[in-house]
Amino acid sequence: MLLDEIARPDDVRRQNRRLVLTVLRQHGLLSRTDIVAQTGLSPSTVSAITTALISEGIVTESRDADAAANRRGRPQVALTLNPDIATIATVELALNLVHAVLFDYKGQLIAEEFRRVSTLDATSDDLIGAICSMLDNLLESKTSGAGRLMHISMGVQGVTDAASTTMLWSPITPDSNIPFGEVLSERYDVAVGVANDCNMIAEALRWIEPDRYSDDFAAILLSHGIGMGLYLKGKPFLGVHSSAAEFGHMLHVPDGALCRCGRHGCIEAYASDYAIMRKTSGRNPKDQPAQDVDAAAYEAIANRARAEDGEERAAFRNAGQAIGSGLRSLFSLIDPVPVALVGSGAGVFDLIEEDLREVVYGTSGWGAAEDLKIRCYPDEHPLILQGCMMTSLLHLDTQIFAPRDAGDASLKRAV
Amino acid sequence: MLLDEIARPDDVRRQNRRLVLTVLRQHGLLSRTDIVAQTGLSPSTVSAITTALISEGIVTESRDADAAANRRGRPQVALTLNPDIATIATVELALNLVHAVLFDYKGQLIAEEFRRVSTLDATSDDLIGAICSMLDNLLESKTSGAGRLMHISMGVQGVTDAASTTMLWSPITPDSNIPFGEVLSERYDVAVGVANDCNMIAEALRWIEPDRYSDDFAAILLSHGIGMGLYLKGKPFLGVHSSAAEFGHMLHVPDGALCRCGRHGCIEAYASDYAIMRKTSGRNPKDQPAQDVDAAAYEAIANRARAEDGEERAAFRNAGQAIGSGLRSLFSLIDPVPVALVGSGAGVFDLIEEDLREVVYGTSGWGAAEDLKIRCYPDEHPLILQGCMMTSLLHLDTQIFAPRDAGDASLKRAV
DNA sequence: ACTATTTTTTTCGAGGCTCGAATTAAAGAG
DNA sequence: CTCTTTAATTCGAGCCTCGAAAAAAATAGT
Repeated sequence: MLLDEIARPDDVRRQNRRLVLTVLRQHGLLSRTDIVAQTGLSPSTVSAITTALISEGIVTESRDADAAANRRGRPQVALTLNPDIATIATVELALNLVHAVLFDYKGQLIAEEFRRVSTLDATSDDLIGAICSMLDNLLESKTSGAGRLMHISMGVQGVTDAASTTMLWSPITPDSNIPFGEVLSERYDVAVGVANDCNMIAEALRWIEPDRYSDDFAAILLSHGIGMGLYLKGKPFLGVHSSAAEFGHMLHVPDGALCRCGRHGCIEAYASDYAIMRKTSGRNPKDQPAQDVDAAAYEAIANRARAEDGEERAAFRNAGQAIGSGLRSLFSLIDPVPVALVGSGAGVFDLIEEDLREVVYGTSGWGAAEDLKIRCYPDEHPLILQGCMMTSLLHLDTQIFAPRDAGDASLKRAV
Repeated sequence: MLLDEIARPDDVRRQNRRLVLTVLRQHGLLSRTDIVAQTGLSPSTVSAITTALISEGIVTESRDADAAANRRGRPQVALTLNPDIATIATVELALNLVHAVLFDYKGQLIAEEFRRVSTLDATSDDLIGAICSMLDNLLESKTSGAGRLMHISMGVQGVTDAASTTMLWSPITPDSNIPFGEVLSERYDVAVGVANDCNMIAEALRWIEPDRYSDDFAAILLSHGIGMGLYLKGKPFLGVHSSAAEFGHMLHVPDGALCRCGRHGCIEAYASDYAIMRKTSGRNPKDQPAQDVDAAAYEAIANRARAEDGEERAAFRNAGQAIGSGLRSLFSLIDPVPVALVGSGAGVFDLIEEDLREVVYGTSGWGAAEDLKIRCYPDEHPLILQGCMMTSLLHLDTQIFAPRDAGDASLKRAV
């Protein structure tokens, strides 16, 4: 509820419905009494809300799993989200790879497809065509019992707009301003969200390790590019026009190494895989970097850096300094928060950690180096997938509540 | 209303009361019909809310100023905030200066006092003593007709905690962790907010130039230190633990010049007045900088920089680069926003502008230099004052609504 | 001077919502 | 087969907003 917005009596019901759905999604299986305890709502209200949700098919009574049997009084009847009320789709768009998955409303995988696409020379129509054909396949294979498609969540490696409809720019494909949101929304008649993959990673981490990543934390993706997903006060932090906190393009060295974005001195120009490759191949830091980096070659360089103190090790140390410099500035703005390092760069954390910490905390003052909480997740793909899924499901949870009378069938195209 | 919080029917009334008070504060004088138009509430609701507000003394009918007389039907009766329902106090704490002011609920000045205090060698008790004695004086001088003191807003040059009760650290005084909020709250039995002066400046700018500074903008204070007040999506951006976006302590040069905060390479260590003085006096960048800079000496250096291309001009160019480097990184995180430059540094903008713009936009790529909207406000004090005042008044507007039945008298100590 | 017109504001009933208290439902315990 | 215990629903009171109708307070016209 925004500060200068008008409130109506039924907004109250909407908010409380959302609350019930939220705890139901968090805990999976909950009796009405449990919901009362979790939410603080009165039993009467919970009763009213759950009967409505059940009659709309959003929630079902799951009497079978009566685990808590042998107790005295009337047994609780467990409620759960009805998996068959809706289907959602996720699409991950990465370098040379498209991954599309269908999930039910409880977040269980229905079907998936991987497809290799040469994204570097794919037009926007190629990409859209590939995505649509994959989604068509999946939707066709789906058994008829499942719910209808109600949301699509895309996680792309690139910059998206704040409205989450368009991919403004991406390193993995030449075209820019690709309106994935509009196209898919038109074709499948559902709401679509297009987000940066780092934001999806952050969303996933919240669900995987809620204790560590709750209200305030940062997920930094170190792979072909460098991005960041940031949560502040429990909400994703989005830019004003574009969607992402472009950590990789904070300034590290004025007029420094050439970045893929066309500017000079970005963190990414020192810490991404292409930056490492450029440096260790003895080329000029202002040379155009490679567009695609071979994972095996990168790993070989990392191993050489581990083996001996040569230019390879120096390159990784530079990367650590660049990331540390960015973190130091970031923490000046928002105070230190837990950091998750994700992607191939997380696999070489041993090579960058020391320099990174030294730059973040300098040699004196303001907090000790051990305050910096970092955890590494070398494989980003499962996180992106789960983040997309949760984004879609949460969208449904906070969208279905709206038309209390008309039931489930009404869905807005708006994202 | 937070996402996972329970909603009750009377929350609706609270929200709508707040809405009415907000438009009333924005427009000053409004009939009930005007309020209907401004808020979108129904006439019945506006009537209910306004009669309640009037009966509680928060709003009054101002029949005298019937400017819109000669019209056909029943004349509108203008409503306005009742200035006498409350008094608020502001305290600005700056280097060697304390400024305390009393305002009424409409924001009209009642009384004020300036006092010179040697803050650099004042203990926390000295500061608290000075502030309390000034407030006591002002409250005593106040005519008995005015309302009782209901909020105090402090704007301090220093870092405050996120709860706005404590000044964690400040360059202008040796003591740290001074609990101004608790002490004043205890002594005067009112809610107290302690905030960084930059946030107050930002708040003031929103009211002075709402067209330019609305949802997203940054106010950067360049004086003895460098701070920033940032608004994103219409809300002040606060850190997680401390209150401010510490723009001045973003990293400019790793292991660079010594900053007053004890670390090395902060933007402030290149762009603040003490940094300019240190540089132009030929001292080592890692020397401890001066604690207090004479305004006349600073101005003299600026004039020498304007006159000839020597080390003075170079110092200001370095400052421009440092600020530009910070802006470039900031804009990577949040997209470019309008910037207000405030304080003594804004008076020498001619000396730093060129380098600043060049660093922000590099020599190529991503947007042109003219996109960067900067306006200068050399005198920060009126802005800090107005910001404190508005902060207090808005606090009342969104606090008084709560106890709908008990009327005006109930006030919570919580900030 | 008096009625008609116009505009503002209030009043009143309908329809939501939450909540507490009482009631009904559905088990195990004795 | 009754008693006890716990879960869930029902019902009335008290909020809230809103639309329609009524009341209030002025000007315009004859």
